Amino acid sequence: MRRGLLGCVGSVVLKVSKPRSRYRPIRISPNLSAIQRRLRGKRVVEIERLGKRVVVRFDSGDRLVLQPKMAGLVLVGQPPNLPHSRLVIDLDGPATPIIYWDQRGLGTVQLWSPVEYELFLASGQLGPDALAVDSMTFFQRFASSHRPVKPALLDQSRIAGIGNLYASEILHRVKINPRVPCSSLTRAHWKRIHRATLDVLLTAIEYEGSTLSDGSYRNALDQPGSYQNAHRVYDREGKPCFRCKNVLIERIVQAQRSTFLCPRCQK
DNA sequence: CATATGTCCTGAGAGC
DNA sequence: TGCTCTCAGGACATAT
Repeated sequence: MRRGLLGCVGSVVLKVSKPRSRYRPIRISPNLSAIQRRLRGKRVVEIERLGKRVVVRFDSGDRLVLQPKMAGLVLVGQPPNLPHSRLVIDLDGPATPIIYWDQRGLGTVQLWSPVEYELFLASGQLGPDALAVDSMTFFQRFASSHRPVKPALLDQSRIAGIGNLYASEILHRVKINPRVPCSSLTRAHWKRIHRATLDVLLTAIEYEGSTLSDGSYRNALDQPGSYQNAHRVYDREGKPCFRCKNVLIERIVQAQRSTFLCPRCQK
């Protein structure tokens, strides 16, 4: 998503609008007119990422923070009146408009002042980014937890950026059972989990994400990603494990979320 | 404090 | 066809 917005850097906001929609409105703060007042005429100076949020920074110092959650997308240069378009930002450059689109409406859009941004960083709601820390940090931030390792990997306040499908993929790569408590894993295990996290996330980013069978995720140009073709366990229930040929991948539920694993190599 | 659970939404697919 | 049920790349508030 961040990469898809890079072409907007340097452009100036002409107009911010909210398409009318038959769906329940998403959470936007402050209200639309305040956002319009603060963004109109401002220049995009940087596109940032904060865990799973995408952040558009303006020359005013304000940041537009998009949190797409399960079914939100950032589109650039697409028709603005698609069903589920939630916010449209017209810019004066070639990469326009920016559209925040959200099928389920679970996502949020916020405009943060520099102070609000600093307060958020200081709040500890978000741990350090998975791609920005070493394996010792993984060890230090997970090993004391008694939770099963897979749900723990999703806890953004420990390490930010690991999502549900990637947690299953990471644990399969390192042959660790998703049910084992974090506290039962050694420093060496956390080294391997850290390594696998980098491998999985960086490759998934390169492949522009995973577009599941429902066509969910799309990039800024509304094109599907291809990391789903590299999944070894996620969404592969009943299919053979690539490592243990005639063993079938299982689906279990942990903390009300699907986990996929090979019952043999992740014993 | 840490961990568990319910909830917010819409839509697709399976099963009857 | 149409109904009901379950599930979905997430993270909050609230309960224990």
